[in-house]
Amino acid sequence: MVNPLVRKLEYGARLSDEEKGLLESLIAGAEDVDGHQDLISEGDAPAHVHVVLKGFACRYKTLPDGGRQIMAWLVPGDFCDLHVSLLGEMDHSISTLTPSTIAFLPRDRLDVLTENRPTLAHALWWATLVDEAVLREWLVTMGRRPAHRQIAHMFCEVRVRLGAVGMADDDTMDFPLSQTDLADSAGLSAVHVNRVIQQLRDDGLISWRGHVLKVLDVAGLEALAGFNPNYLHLGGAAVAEGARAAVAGWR
Amino acid sequence: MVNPLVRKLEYGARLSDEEKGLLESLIAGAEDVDGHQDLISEGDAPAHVHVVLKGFACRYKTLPDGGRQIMAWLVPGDFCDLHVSLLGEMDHSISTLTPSTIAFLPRDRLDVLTENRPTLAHALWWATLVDEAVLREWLVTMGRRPAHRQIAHMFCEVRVRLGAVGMADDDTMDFPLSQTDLADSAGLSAVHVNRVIQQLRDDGLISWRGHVLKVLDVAGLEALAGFNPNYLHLGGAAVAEGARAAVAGWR
DNA sequence: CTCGCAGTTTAACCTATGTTGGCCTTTGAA
DNA sequence: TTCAAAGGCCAACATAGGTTAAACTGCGAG
Repeated sequence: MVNPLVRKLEYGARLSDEEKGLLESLIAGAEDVDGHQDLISEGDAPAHVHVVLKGFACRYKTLPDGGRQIMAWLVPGDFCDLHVSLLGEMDHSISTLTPSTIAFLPRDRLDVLTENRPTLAHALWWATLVDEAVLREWLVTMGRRPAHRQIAHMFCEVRVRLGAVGMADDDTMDFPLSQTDLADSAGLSAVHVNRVIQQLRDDGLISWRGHVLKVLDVAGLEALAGFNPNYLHLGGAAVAEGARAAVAGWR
Repeated sequence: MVNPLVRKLEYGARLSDEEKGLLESLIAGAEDVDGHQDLISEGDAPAHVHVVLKGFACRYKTLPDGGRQIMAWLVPGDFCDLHVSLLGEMDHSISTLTPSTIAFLPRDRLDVLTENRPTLAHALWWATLVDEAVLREWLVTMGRRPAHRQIAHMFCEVRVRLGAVGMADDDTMDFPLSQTDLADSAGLSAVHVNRVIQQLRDDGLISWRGHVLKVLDVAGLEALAGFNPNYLHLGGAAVAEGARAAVAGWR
């Protein structure tokens, strides 16, 4: 299987075989990590760049009262801390949600790569900007969609994102979060998430047992969520090429 | 007065006098724009880069049911669409909230600048990453803070952000949003925002009449909000220098 | 000066979601 | 095979915040 990082970045730029090879070699030294392990903590200035290759990780913050808000899911192909580190000090933490395989890239090797490979540099910034777009959509979702539409929206999104890296065949995917994790992502209580999930099941929209999520009625779920995938910017490298032509000085 | 763009970017990189001059000349052709005017709409691929010099603008999305969610406030010194356009097509809209002065930068001039001026390029990416950090904090705030803490948090943030560009002397600032705008930003109803505001006034934390917001009790408001300004990354260019040294290949 | 509009304030009522606490099921370790 | 822990489920109850609608205020246009 082509590795998910390459698959994802191909949506952001037209990569040559050589560039794909460079990416492959970069993530060669991946490690398995248990679930619920912090990879980076708020206040750190991390030495490595992390890429998720298997499993789920997340960005989160903890509030004074102990509450946790998950701000992003990091799925295979996603960087955890690619450019954030430009800010000096992390303003949030990153941890695995499930047992995962994580690549630890030495930052200096990545730097050399981006200096010499503008297309790769472009792809990496594209990935960061997509992260931001997802964040914006989550904000909209939390602010203006009722709980059932919100959860439906998150399922729609994860289906597309996992599908984009070849991990959602037949609308079925490994979705290993607990309902509590989902609640911390949605800004809801675990009890209410449970109510909503059961409603979605009763309506024949999804099935979710163990770690397997299956979207039974894609159109129905997307209609409920008001889902428009444009913000994921998966139109493909052709679209990105157009943008690149329009923007000469992106590196 | 030094223009707000330069003031802001100096937090992101140590700019030479020449670089500051370049920025100044870049925004020379600013225009006045009425309130509630779209600068860019979802679906556009904008030709200019916009910078707010005076007034307030915002990023927002509109939902099928007509609801509006504001995802960011754009205050003097902020770019509206600096790097987003790398994604090809806007996934959200940008409009003024009040009569504003907006600089329209020709993208190619900006491109030339960033190609030849790594420090400037760094400062611009820094600004984009700070935008993302603010977005993350808004998400936390919406998900896990009750309404009064949330509104308090927004006031704390705007006080620091306006202060950073010299527009909040003595904890007093021009804050020209309506309560409805605030509600659309917070994901609350206008009625409830009104309730909360009055509570904050009664508690002696703020005064807000006309367009003038005054934070009467900074410590009290920040304690209520659980405000920690680290996510604004205004530690200054010294901090950014450190990050820059650690990250050779950021341009 | 006054008219009209946009924004604010109030009140009454409603509902989505939170909380608590208990029980049930699954899983994996011993 | 059993047990403990984690996660899922459920019901009763509490409340933060939404909705509607009406009055009030201040301000800008004419």
